[in-house]
Amino acid sequence: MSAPGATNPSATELLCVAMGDGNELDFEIIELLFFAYRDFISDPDAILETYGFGRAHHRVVHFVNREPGLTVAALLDTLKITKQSLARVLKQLVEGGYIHQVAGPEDRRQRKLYPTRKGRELALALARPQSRRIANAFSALGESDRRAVVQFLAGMIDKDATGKTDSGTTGGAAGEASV
Amino acid sequence: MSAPGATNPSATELLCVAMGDGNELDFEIIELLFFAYRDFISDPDAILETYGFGRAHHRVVHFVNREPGLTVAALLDTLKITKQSLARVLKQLVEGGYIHQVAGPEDRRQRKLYPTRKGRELALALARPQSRRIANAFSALGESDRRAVVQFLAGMIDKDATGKTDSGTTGGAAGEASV
DNA sequence: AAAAATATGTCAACATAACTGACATATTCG
DNA sequence: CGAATATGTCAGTTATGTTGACATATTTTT
Repeated sequence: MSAPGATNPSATELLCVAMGDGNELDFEIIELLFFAYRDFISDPDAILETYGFGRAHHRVVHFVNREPGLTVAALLDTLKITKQSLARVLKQLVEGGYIHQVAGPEDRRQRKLYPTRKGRELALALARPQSRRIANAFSALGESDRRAVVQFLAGMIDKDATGKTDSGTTGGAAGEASV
Repeated sequence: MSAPGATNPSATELLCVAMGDGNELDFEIIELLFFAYRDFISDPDAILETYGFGRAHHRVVHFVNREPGLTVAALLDTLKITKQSLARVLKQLVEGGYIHQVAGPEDRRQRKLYPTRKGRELALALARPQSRRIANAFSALGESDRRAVVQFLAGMIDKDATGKTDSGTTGGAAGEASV
């Protein structure tokens, strides 16, 4: 284990005071968001595991159910991932009978995505515990406080409409989030 | 492209109505949390990329700075990941001179983690844009509304102390404390 | 009608960050 | 001493993201 008891070079300047003392930065909210989100996605994660699915499937099934007839391009734009990333999970969901693809009526190049009954049920099953958690967190709050929460969350979201969809070959940044 | 125009079996029952219509589930907050969190972490992500680091490094450097002297076990419990997962990023942070390990004064098996000046600066640089985003979202809210947001986020967090720490072979004792 | 652009799909290779399992080592405790 | 604990590490797997290159169907433009 290479005895790091000796690894304290008195010249290296170790900081022993907690970050946040005398600082203006909002560490409280930063950490609350981290823990809240972590637990928020833990509910559907447990359900997904029984299906052999992951968070990526959750996001796809969620948005397709929220907006049936969504095109692949629109979904890519919402999720901000590459089509290659989407392809893998979408294929599984289509083959598993959760989602169907239908050629666009106007533009037949498009693939419009629709949930099946089974897909709708999965999406609802995943949303239920999350909704329950939200209701629980809301239970102590009044109507005006709840509106404040909505306003706050909306204010945290980037407004710039830098849709990125896909580009030529592909396109991408970096990300992983989760619903 | 295997013309899926014919893949609409009229017996498969596709749902064309958006999930959420006439439903009690709180889809608005579910989606706000998704987008808010995604954008919230996009800020530090961009900075981390210039260091060749990822989100895992962010979390480690953050909590070590927030609680200097944290032991490895405590950090694992906070992050709820395995020691093998932590090992990789912690090693890079130690070798890069962002974090130092010091044998515990009482229990010399422990490795207490301290940020260096460099590590503190990284943590602050990562927290800054997040704090700015929060301040921006808060700017329209009054003191009582801000308290409501804190209360809401806290209410979203699991209170049960079912830590999971490790599993491998080692210290996976039964009962653990929590954050 | 031919050419270009668009929407989608797909193959291949790779990176990150999580996981499990097994084992090593130092230290503390009974 | 021997068991438990705290940490580290090797090896292999999985999930999800990435880039690059190319194929195919369809629509739009010239």
